[in-house]
Amino acid sequence: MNSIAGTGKNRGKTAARDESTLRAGTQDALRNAILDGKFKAGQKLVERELCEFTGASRSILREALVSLEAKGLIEHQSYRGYRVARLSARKIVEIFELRSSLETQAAELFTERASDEEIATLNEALTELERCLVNFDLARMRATKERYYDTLFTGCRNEEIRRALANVADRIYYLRSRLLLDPTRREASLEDMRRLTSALTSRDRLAARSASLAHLEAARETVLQIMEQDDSETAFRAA
Amino acid sequence: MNSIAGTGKNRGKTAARDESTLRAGTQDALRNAILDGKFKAGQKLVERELCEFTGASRSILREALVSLEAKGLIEHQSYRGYRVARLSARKIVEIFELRSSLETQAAELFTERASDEEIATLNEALTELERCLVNFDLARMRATKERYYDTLFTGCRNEEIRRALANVADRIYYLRSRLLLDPTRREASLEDMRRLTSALTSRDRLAARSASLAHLEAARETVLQIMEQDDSETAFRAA
DNA sequence: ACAACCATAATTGTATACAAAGTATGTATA
DNA sequence: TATACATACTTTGTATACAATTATGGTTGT
Repeated sequence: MNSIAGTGKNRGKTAARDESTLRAGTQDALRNAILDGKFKAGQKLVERELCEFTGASRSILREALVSLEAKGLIEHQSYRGYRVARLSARKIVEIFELRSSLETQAAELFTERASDEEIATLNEALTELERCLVNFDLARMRATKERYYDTLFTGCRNEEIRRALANVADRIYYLRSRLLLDPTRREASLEDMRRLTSALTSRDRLAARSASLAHLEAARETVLQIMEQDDSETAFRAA
Repeated sequence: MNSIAGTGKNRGKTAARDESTLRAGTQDALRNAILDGKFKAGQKLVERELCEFTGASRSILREALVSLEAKGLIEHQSYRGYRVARLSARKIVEIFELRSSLETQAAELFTERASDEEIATLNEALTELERCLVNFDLARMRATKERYYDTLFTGCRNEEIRRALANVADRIYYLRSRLLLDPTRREASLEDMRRLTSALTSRDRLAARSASLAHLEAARETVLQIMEQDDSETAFRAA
């Protein structure tokens, strides 16, 4: 149970990514716990408990918390501590608006700047996605999708856009698994990505833009539907 | 010289904005020091010296540094500490690409969501800007410009976009004063803003988009010219 | 029963000392 | 000149103490 991020003695060896500093490792451990739903949305994060959980001292833990707050993953109130950030429907709309803006831009830039190798990687990832769909390998599907987008955002040669997108991506991460549960949506999403990939491969800027946009709008609609469902079941909302 | 953010005893009284926590105050003091050029780009930031400068303890200082790093204002290397982030020409292009994407989006959303009061505020700010231009009141011009953009980004009703833009805005802050030094650019910029304001006032989405885009492209060109000048004078570049 | 009130516990905010680990620098030696 | 080593300095991490604020739970008066 203890020493998730490694203690002073064996630090950096327990964590998945061999982070160079304990702070980075602690931060990563907390981030993973949140993304995996181990700490639920709205849950209060008590410093003492997190120290036990991560094995880090309070100073380091607090630094990690500050960083996660800056990324919008947790929220802070003076003398009332941190809680896991909650996603309102409104927030989701905002995030999708930001994504619409930046991802389409990224797609456009990709058509002009990506290397042929990157385009090849994109197509390989797509093929793997199709295999995953047939085999119902959802875990691998998610990993592959990440590889796909990672290539896309690298190929657009803009670290700032990549960074801004990474920040919001973390916050809607847990929704992805929900999206993949719907078989209809799964097939539709793949069709969207086929169109996008094809446009990117032929370096057709306008087509890439519209494909990216269509994909995002469909995803947004599905997410909002899921939210509505959840709200009618367990009724907590933070408008 | 000491106690920029206030010490334990008189905290919150020295700082300009009465920040609720010492950390927020310290962070603000450091941010201002960087934006005002007190700490130059690339300069190494030694913890001990910053403690003396801000009057904060190391715990607080380090938390502030973590937060500033997350905002991209400073950079960190393991066991080598923090330095003020450097802006390469490449980075500036990236930032302007991001702004092009998000600010045009914000302008579009503004036309659909802003209140009439916000539109009025925009027009007031514009009028004040014209007065400033005549009176050569550059300090006030900058403040007014901030009010203008603040209203714009509030009116688009998207905190995520606002936040992403705020992050990059800090990093190119010091370039603004440079921009305002060129009288030709000053007049051209104001003309751009007149067009934008007019489009926003009539809630013409497409016109707002193109006006916003034109403004940004002009600004980018000027910034890059300034960068080139600087490079030929004091030659340090971090491609 | 219920509301206001107070004492106490729990939690967060701040400060500081110290140890461990890595980096940078300078010097001696081959 | 170049390499190895010693040294000082910086960063990183821990432990601890105490202050400030909030949360909790019980008591009292009505």
